[in-house]
Amino acid sequence: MSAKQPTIKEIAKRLNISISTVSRALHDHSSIGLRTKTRVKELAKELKYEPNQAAIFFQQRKTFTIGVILPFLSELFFSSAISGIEDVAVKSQYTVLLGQSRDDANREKHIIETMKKHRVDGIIISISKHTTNYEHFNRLRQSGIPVVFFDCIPNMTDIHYVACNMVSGTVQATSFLLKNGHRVIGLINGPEKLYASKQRQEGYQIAMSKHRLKYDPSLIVNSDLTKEGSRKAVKELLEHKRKVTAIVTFNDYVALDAMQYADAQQVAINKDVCFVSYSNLPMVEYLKYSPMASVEQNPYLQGQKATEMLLELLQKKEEDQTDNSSYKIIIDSHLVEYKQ
Amino acid sequence: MSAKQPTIKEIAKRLNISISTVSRALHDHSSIGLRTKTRVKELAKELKYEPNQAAIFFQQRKTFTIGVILPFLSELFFSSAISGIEDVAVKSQYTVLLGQSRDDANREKHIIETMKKHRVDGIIISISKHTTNYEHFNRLRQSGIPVVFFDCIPNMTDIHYVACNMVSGTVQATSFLLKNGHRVIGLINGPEKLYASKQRQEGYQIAMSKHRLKYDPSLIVNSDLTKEGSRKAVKELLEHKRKVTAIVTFNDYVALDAMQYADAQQVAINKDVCFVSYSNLPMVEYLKYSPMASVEQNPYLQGQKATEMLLELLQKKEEDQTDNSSYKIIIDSHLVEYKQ
DNA sequence: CTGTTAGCGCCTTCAA
DNA sequence: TTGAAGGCGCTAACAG
Repeated sequence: MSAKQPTIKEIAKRLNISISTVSRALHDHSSIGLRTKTRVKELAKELKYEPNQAAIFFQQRKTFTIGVILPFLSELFFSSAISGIEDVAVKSQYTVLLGQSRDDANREKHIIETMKKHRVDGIIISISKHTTNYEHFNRLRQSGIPVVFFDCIPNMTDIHYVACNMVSGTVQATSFLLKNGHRVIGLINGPEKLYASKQRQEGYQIAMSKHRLKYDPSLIVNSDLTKEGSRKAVKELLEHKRKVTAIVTFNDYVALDAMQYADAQQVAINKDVCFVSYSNLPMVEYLKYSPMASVEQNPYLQGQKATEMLLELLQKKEEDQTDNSSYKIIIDSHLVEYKQ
Repeated sequence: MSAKQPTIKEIAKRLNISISTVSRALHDHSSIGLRTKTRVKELAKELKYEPNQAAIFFQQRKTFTIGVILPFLSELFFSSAISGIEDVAVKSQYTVLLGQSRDDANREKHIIETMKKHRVDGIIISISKHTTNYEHFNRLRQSGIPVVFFDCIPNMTDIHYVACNMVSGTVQATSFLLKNGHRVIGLINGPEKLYASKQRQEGYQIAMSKHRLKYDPSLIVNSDLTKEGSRKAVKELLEHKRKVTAIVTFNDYVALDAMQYADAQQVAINKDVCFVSYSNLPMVEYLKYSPMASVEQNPYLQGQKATEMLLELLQKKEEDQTDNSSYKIIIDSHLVEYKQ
């Protein structure tokens, strides 16, 4: 069955011309006689010739492949992001090599090794929540593989990244609640170490001080982002000595668990306690309870931007422009209010 | 910055030995002196030598890459499937090259071309709903690239595939409703051409005849799987001259839209009309309305099985076992009943 | 306009 | 135990 693929060598032999002539004819090189060109192209079609990219990649030291490493594909944020990545990549003839870290630092490291072996041209990554050692990223830099971080970004200097400014979104979210008369507002944040958590806290504090309210640290609790963690967190807020009337949650998934728990405690969702969240999940319209508003993080756009940035870096690299500046794109998050 | 990667040639030169000796030393070839071996290995480590897989791939005509083509990553079914695929692939040192067809036949074709160019070792694909021309699959076969279909499978002979037996699940789903006393049961099916639709219809008919009820074709309506299509479909059933008391929907997304429409028409969900569906979405617990039961299709398992099958085919191919049999795995679907 | 040659990095006979 | 040489498929100088 699988007859082995024809090569330009084969074509050359059959046509009694040299290999390079065939190569040039196939590439519409200017200095090739029309006659030979047509003959070559016809035979190529007849033989169903297809250039062996593996050989070309090898020869050109370029694979037209970009590695994409994400924690979980099952989260809509990431599947949207990868759509954006893929769209831009495909348009530029690149392909996407995929890896799921599952928020496991070792797995992440292993994936990076594999991608390095596969000689991907560049990498786009949202790092795992448990990655604390950044050595493998440094090694990537040493091997000259450009990396664009997005979403979850390591605390390193001189890196390229696309991020979403969660501060502005959080200010909007908190202000939204303040404008609606709430004064005691809880924040269910993610793990403390996360930059994303710090940003949310910062936004929260900014909004508070803008409204000349003093910041009460006990109103900020952390969830480990598991169902149980979120339930514990909301419990703490509901039992807070001050009467919490509104809660900002780290993301929609946390919000769902928190609201579910609150509901079970006979708390009237968005009446006794109002919820505002992040992610803007499309499932909202079908949900039993949805937050009153959610901060859109534009994952698709982030994916696009990250890819564009990476492609630009690759371009620069090819042109050998030693450019040591680090690229940053900050996308603004914004609040989306839902109709009740 | 990016100093170019060292090669075995480089190592050989520095050590004043031949390239092949280095190659053998690195591979722990039996006939290499311990001294040279250690020297080579040490220098390799020092230089941070890493074999250039692109070269090896080229040389071995194998990329350790499998192409995975799916309609939408954003559907949980597919993101689960790809998790299964990736898990198995990673364990066998393979990498996943990703492509989203977005249910667009042209895009699908284009992706396949790209993957062929990239010389993927094999392909796993759930074909787009709008793919009617199967020529590109035949061409894949001609180029000797093994393909394993899963989920959405083309109507071709002699293909390898992993599928979910939707007939059994549908029989269970319909029987579940019949046992609960329903007699006039509607089916919102997908596009007629789809094999998945045919299977559902078959299961529906089997269940009916098992219960000695006669089959009424007007109770089966089709949705194009858009929100509008599903709303139209459920409208037709709700206005049916016979009083429809239960509806089986093509999948959970269809169910959501159908239930939403029904609710707006003052129909009491799962009281006036009961819903049963497919997919078993994990979001169920947070939904306003959920079907009473859903047919689990085990996407993760399907992904695993498909990958195992593909790896086996690759193995066979390597060992040059000309085996023309076509592999099929049918996974049983089963009904999951939800607590109300 | 076309052919010749060298080489990308690695593995693998064949010789020594 | 080691070295030399060839070749995977293709591109790109360098010659004609």
